[in-house]
Amino acid sequence: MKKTYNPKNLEKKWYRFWEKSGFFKPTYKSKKTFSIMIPPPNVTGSLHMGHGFQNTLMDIMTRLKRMQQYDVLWQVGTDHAGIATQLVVERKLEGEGKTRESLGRSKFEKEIWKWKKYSGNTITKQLRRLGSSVDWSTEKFTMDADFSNAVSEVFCKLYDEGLIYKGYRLVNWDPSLKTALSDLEVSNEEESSFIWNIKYEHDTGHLTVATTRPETLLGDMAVAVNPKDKRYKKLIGKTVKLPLTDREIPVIADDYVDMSFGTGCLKVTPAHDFNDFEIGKRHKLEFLNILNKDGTLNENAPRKYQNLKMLEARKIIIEDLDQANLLEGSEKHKLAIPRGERTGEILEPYLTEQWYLKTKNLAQEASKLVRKGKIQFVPKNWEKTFFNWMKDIEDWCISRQLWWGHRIPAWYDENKKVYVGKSEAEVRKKNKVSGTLTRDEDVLDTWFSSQLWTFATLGWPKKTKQLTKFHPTSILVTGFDIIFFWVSRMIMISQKFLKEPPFKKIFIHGLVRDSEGQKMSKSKGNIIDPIDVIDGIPLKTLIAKRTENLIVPSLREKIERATKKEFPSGIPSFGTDALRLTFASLASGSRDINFDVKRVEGYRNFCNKLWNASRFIKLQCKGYKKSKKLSDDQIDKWVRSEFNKSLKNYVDHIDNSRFDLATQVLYEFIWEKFCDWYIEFCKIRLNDQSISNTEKAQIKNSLLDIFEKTLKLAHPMMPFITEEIWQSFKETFNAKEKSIMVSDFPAKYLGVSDLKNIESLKSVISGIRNIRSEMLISPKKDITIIVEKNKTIKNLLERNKNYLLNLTRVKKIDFLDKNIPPSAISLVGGTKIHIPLQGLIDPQSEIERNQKNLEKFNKSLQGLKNQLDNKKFLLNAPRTLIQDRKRNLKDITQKIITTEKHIKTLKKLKN
RNA sequence: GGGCGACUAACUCAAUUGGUAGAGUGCCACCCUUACAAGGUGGAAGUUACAGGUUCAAGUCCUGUGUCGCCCA
Repeated sequence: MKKTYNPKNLEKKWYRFWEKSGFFKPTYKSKKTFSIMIPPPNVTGSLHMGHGFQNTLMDIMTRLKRMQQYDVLWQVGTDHAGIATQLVVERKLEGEGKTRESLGRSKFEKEIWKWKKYSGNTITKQLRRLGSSVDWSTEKFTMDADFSNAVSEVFCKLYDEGLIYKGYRLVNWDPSLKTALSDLEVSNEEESSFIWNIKYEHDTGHLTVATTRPETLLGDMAVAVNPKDKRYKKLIGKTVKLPLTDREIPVIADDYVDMSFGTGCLKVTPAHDFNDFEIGKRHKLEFLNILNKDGTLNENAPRKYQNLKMLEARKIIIEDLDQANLLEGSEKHKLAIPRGERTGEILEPYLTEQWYLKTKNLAQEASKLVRKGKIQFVPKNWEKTFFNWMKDIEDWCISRQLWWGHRIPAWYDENKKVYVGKSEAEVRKKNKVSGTLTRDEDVLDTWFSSQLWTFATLGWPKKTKQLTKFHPTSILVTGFDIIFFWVSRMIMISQKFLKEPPFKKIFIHGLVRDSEGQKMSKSKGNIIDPIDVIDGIPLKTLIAKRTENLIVPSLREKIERATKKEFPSGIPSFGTDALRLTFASLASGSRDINFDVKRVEGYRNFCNKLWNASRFIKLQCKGYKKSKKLSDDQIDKWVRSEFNKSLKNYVDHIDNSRFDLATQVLYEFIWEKFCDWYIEFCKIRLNDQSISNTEKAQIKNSLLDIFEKTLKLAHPMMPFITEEIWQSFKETFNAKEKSIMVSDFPAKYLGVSDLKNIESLKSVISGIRNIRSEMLISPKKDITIIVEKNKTIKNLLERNKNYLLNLTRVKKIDFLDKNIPPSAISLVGGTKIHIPLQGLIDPQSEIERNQKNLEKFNKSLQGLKNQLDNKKFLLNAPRTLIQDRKRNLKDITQKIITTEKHIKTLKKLKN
């Protein structure tokens, strides 16, 4: 074994071994089940820190449950991600001088499949690097035939029930993609612009209309004022001349108008503004569409402006208004601009016919599930976000004018009559149609299909054994950013079609940000690729990676500087296990996760610690094979009792999704209990000539036994290193299983109780070490200690003399009551441990050390006194607490007396 | 405008139903002791953003203020 742990190579090796051996598949042997669905990543995407984080947590649970003999399914797969994928392929075609229109729909679809095949497995390959123990044999893609079938099934049933309908109304339109988007795909960001005051003339003068979108005036159908507004009362019912056109439009009264905003006159453009649309409906105005699908002005605009983009038109219209003396000026104004989430394009409210899903009732049912506790949010406060969204939910626009996705299963005859069914044949048969049928051109919103993820992956609508066994799934792990998009829709649709929740628990985790809390993004140049943390990356490559294909090239220098500062020598290779531990340690339930590479280093060191512990054990147990008889020495009992405590806490924390606490428990057990003390104790015993070989064999058995259990304990968190070590110990452990990952999770040790005497022994050792270190006694120097005649301590120390000698270099222990020479002292419980000064220690520094301690003692004494002198405290506080405090008071008082006396003696000695 | 969250050691984060603040990294001192210098031993470091309140007791509960962030309109 190498002196330092080197994860390279061995990780891939073990992953291949697990996968080939079929360990990731469910066994169908156990009644206890655990199932979890991967939130399907975008098929052409690549792994980012969020994925790494999320999959680590899922893998920890999955591996633990598997070892606890649950029948485990971790369903894996990818999402076709309509818009994102189409965009990528269009951009690629653009490079070849082609467009999707020039190719035509079917060729374009082929291009996407080609692309999917080429790049689509990047992310699944990367998942393997994380160690994710997903069942690859049932991998799903949302565009797979059976999945598509499930999508159609759902669509048709919802349509038949009248929950899906076609509606002609305003949608959020992305002119660059030429598709409708749902409300959720719109991001409103405040941007600075202007507000323009425009004159609308009438017989006796003019009105002034304030608007942020002057170009839409071409579609104005009225000017609205508040009926209470005295300024305009006379004009209601009259008409005004619409500037730049030859149209006259009415002045109408509507309560919606805010008298105090602008001039109190509102131009009404029913076909291009959501509020105006409502006003238009109320006043039966015409809906004049002035836009083409690509966002340019259409034939309903005056010829001059036709085919101009909105922003170009705005410029010219402002000029023209100014020329015509119809512009009364403008002022700066901040307003929310709706932009497409994916494209960043300004969205236009646009009148089209789309498919909608009625959501009110579905949402109510879904809320009920959560309210009843059938689904549990962790942390609980996310329920609130969920309920708010469910309360205000609007019908969902599910059609998209894209070429990549599930084609809507609807056909039209020559009279545009619509028929919905799973196939053309079915439609014809059911409706007895024989003429020409044309299929709907549109596809479904990606989330419409991914909402079926928990059950369509299991074979629904067929009643498969997977479905019966693994649905509802045990837990969903996902980020809060898609509670609306995905989580709530899964709940609605699963309840609707399966009459059960899609999952029993939902763990909402935070967003992974950089160490300064900034969102990781290409443009900020602060992205960390999890694979780079695993494998390491030189500074040069990292900078190159972060600055290639920048949209704003001027950022290059800034990014380069920041990267150099944060990673002066790149990122070293830390290995997967270290990264996983880091992710786990950050999973505390907070909503921002600031990822600091420094923490990975700490866990890399931890891996190395475990590695070296195993090297030590290997050295000791060379050629040895474990047998059953364990040593029942107090040391062994002590470590078993520590193990039991850690085991329980660890499992509890994982079950409660507190991976951070679980990590800490594991870390502390391995490092502080197992390595710092137990191994040290074992080392001394195994080197002790006075201990018989039979006894040593039992010690080895104990050591090996707890070591194997410890590896198993750690396996869910750090699968690779534990497998590597376990395999190399397989013979020594006398283990039968093929892999640690399919072995039994350890049960607690029986017949161990808390062992206080070992804690006392540790205190004596620490006390002596403290004096040695503070008094600058060379570690090589042998010392003598003197202990007062106290039976318990005497027994303890006599029995463990060997440990003292080795761990503190105490050569000799004297037990005396009188004639103790001037010494430095350490207080263990009520007993003083003396280290004679003679030639070793300067009395003055011993005085100072004790004065420092005294200060601390006095401080806590004061606190305790304050409490115990307070009658109300004695009256109200729990009795155990009072007893605790009283004991503390007694102890501390004793310590103070002893220390003061000690200082006095030393001072006398000095004089 | 409505809602949610964060603020704890220099940095990244913890702190169970309120019971007197802990890790890792970094820092200081000593030590290359044959598992481990990616290490050992010991140590320093906090007015828990601020101001009030409730309570015997507040990082934790309540009210307000500040700073930062997110979501919705």
